Amino acid sequence: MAANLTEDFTRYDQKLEFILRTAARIFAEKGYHPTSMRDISRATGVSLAGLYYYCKSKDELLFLIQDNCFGRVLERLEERLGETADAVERLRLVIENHLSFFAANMAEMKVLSHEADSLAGEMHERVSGKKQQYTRTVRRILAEVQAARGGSVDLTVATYALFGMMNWIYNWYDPRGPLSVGDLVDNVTRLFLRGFVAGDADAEARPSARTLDAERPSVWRGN
Amino acid sequence: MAANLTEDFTRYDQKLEFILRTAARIFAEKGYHPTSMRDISRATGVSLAGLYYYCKSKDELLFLIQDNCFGRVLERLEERLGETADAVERLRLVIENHLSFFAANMAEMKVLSHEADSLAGEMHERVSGKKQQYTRTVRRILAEVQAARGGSVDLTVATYALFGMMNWIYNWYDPRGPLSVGDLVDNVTRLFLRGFVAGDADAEARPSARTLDAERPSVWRGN
DNA sequence: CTTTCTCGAACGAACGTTCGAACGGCCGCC
DNA sequence: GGCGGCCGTTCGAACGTTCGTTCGAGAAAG
Repeated sequence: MAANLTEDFTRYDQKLEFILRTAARIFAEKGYHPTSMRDISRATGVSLAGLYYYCKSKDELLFLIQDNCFGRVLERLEERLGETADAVERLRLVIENHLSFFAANMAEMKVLSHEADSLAGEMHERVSGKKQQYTRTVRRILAEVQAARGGSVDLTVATYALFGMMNWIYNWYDPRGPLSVGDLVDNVTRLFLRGFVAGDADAEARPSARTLDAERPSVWRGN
Repeated sequence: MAANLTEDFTRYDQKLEFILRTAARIFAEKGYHPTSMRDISRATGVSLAGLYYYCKSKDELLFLIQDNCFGRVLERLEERLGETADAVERLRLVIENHLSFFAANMAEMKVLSHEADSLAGEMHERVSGKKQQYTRTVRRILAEVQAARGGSVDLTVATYALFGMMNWIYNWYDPRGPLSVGDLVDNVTRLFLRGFVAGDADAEARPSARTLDAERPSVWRGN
């Protein structure tokens, strides 16, 4: 019954988490709607009826995946944002947090991005609420950057352009490919930051909070 | 029978186009898979069986929408790219073409972006082929820009970041809202171009094709 | 023995698709 | 001019399948 604890002890919780992880993988592979409960049953080894001991409905399965995933992104972000007050540095943290989490949880994040409108009613409201909170946070940080460094790009366009860049990666990026997560973060940060601020030579600065400027090949990785 | 003419004369072609437009709208609203042929029947006023006089299957309906839409984007782009040989100007044309077409055909373009993997087999290949062609074209232009102006952003990241920015707009942009298409294009162009090229003052230039930016002094250093 | 967990079997609903009959305008033939 | 036949078009009704979900019996665990 201790559902929101980070560590699970009971078999129930472990099995539920396993079902959610598996379901997320299949939802990511073939989409939420084309996936049947029988698909999930087959992939998990749990009988069709047995699934309903762990969730009330297929909708709730999607909700649990999205809500839990979004919650972790937000939690990690708030935590890291406490580290610094510098606007540009905070923006870097946003990008680093989002992309490294995305790369480390590709299936869940694809489901979160691609199936945003597949829920309805109260479940949709809950996830939408978290999304709005996230969007507002990022927008506020962008405003701070603009206040500190100037910039002529519309705030709304910039915010959604950033989300577009970041959320599109499930369409092409392979975390196991030649491009490391660090390089990805580095490039996106440079691309966006330099385009967003007024005009600034130091926009080429290194991405990480505490890395020196040496040309380091991507070693580091979040999470 | 004259299927690939731009102008339709027969009743058949007009009605097929009407069905495709309506289907695209509903696919965009509630997604391809959750939409039933009965939904399309209801929205068009054509009986359920009647729809199958105009298409072989629901899949083909989606294919016709995507293929036709993509074809028009590509056609318009190739046409416009003939206007100039300047790399930066060509990049501007790409962005202008993509976004203005997107804004003018929101439903079709959302279906094209969001339902990219909803087709299989040969139909999927056909659309995928056009997408690859489009991607390669844009990537080549970006490489030209980089060759002319410099820039330190990875070409693959830049290409997909640009597509991410542009294709994400169906998640937030309302063509009838306060932000005009021109402003949108203007902002995205500025944001991306300034972030992508090494460092360049004229990145604030006007969006339209023919601007008189002979050569502005390159004030900001690159790298 | 009680509680927690599991599943085969079945339910009604909705799905994509098909079939054969009917419609309406247009042609040539009486 | 009237008429039978043809062809492009339309649709009500139904087919077989798959869907999400439920139920009650039984196994496992404590």
